[in-house]
Amino acid sequence: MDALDRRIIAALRLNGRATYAELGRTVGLSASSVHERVGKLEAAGVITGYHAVVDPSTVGLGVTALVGIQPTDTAADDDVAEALGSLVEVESCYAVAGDEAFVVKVRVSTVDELERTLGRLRRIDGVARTRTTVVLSTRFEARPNNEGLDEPPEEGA
Amino acid sequence: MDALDRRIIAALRLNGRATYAELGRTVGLSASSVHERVGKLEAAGVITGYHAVVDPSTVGLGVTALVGIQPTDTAADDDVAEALGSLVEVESCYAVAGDEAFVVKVRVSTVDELERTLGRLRRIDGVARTRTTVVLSTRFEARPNNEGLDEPPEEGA
DNA sequence: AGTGAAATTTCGCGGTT
DNA sequence: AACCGCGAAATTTCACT
Repeated sequence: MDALDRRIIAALRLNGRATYAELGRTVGLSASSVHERVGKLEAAGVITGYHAVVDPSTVGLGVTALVGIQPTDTAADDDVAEALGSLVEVESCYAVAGDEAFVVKVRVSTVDELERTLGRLRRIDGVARTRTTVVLSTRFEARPNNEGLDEPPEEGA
Repeated sequence: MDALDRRIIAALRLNGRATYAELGRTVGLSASSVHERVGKLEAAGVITGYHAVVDPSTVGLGVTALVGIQPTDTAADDDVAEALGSLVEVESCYAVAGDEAFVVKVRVSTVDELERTLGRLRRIDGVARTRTTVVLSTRFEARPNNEGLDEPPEEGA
């Protein structure tokens, strides 16, 4: 992984549909070289996928909440995590330090639906209590933290 | 927005680099129709972008934390949010209900760097206190919640 | 890493229902 | 309105140097 790879990654984080030709122009490489590098980055597990991002409110998911999951004394973390994963409303799941086992991000259509989802969460075996933080607005999300890899390409060659 | 649009969106959430031809085969439409629909979805702000997802640990960002931001009495939320956004380590920022104004997700290389980042957060004007939850493992993240739009295409035509 | 070439895709446009 | 086919330009994706 060199500086060129990092520049390619940065560009693909900004625009996941950038063409190889376009990326090549950005970093100063031929399309086929970019193609090869990207293939290696994917194979190495550096790039794990490409996803369209959808405005949740436009698809009827206007309510977001962060929910801390307090486990019972006897809970098996992996089983709880799996059960959390089986709920489509649970978008992300982090195992955390502290007296909560997990923090999950939940996305639903209405507060009514949020209430129902919290019920489902509490009914999971191994879940003792939930602590819900309602999101009022998402200021920014999943922002690419491009560790200073945004210098323009060289020209002299 | 009809069922076809939702199917296209679902497919693009799974694979943001799917070609229009491929999407057309998936949903049973011509490439040009898909092209037109996707263009409209983008223009309507339903699809807000396409991003490559990178395994953070492979790019030296192995430490994740969720940080609650307690504001001072006189804090201006928008100013605080903007200041949070100026830190590259802050990947997401949610304004929340409760006695914390924001919850942010922070991604850094080491716990040392986390400590420095928390210092930067506390030094922001309008920030009274921070409450940090260290992420031990990410079980899943940014999972596409495809509201049951995954039926296969029809064949009889 | 680059070149070259064939297969594929993009994307605007006209025509159809 | 939405869909499709057409076709030129661009891109992808190889094998090869």
